[in-house]
Amino acid sequence: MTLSDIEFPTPSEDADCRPVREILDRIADKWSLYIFVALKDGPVRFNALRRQIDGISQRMLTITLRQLERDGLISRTHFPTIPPRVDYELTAVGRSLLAPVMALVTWADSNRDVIEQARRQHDQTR
Amino acid sequence: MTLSDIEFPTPSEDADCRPVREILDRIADKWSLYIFVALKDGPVRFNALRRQIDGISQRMLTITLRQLERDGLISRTHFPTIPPRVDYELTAVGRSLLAPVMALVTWADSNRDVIEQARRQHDQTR
DNA sequence: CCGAATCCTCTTGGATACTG
DNA sequence: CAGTATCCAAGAGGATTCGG
Repeated sequence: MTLSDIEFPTPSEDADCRPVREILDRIADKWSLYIFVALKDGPVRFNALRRQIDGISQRMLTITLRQLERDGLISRTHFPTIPPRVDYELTAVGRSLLAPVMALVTWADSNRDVIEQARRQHDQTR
Repeated sequence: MTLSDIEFPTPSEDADCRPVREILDRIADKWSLYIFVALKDGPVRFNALRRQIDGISQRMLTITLRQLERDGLISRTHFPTIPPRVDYELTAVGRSLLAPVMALVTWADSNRDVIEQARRQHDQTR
């Protein structure tokens, strides 16, 4: 499949399009991207994730991890030690998503100056 | 720059990281992605965009277009005809973002079956 | 046709306190 | 350490109405 095969919604393809939107909406929520990046080098424990992702609350970390687990993108390993330990890790499918995600992150990093300048220019023009 | 150069937040890099997050949050909002895809083949008029992006309200289309314009990712051309006509188009910077975005869309399209199966399996297990 | 403005709803998400 | 439960505020976003 090539990029040009992906056509958004001529009405007839609309039904096919919905699952894709569901997936994109999940990926594009507030925290999923950052969890992905945080897990890119291997398993990470719950509180380590929490420290690594600046500003995320315990609640949202839990919720987002559960959703990603449900989608089969990350796996959860519970060690019944005392104190308990839980590792989160990308699955094979999750790792296959890492390339596009990192491409986005790389783009954002490369273009932040351009964008900030565009904003300043826009704000002072009006 | 390679992918491995992008490290998320060792505390010392935290300040550098914030602009990147701002940009990602913009890209990853509910509608920006779809506007990008809709504009990938050239200029599109306001109401054509509205029809093309299923479910978007006039309000959110306007707001999202304004934000993307402020970031220098799309341009707006107003033809003072009657009735008026306004074309939206990706800028050069915007087009450079198209590749990573389409990679994501392609991934979502290729993996929707896998994800839906993972969801069903997860939901029936518990 | 292309919006701006208002109103109102519902989701998102933070703060806090409590369990195993 | 790794959660769960509850409460509450802020903002996203839809519906509708009006203007150029």
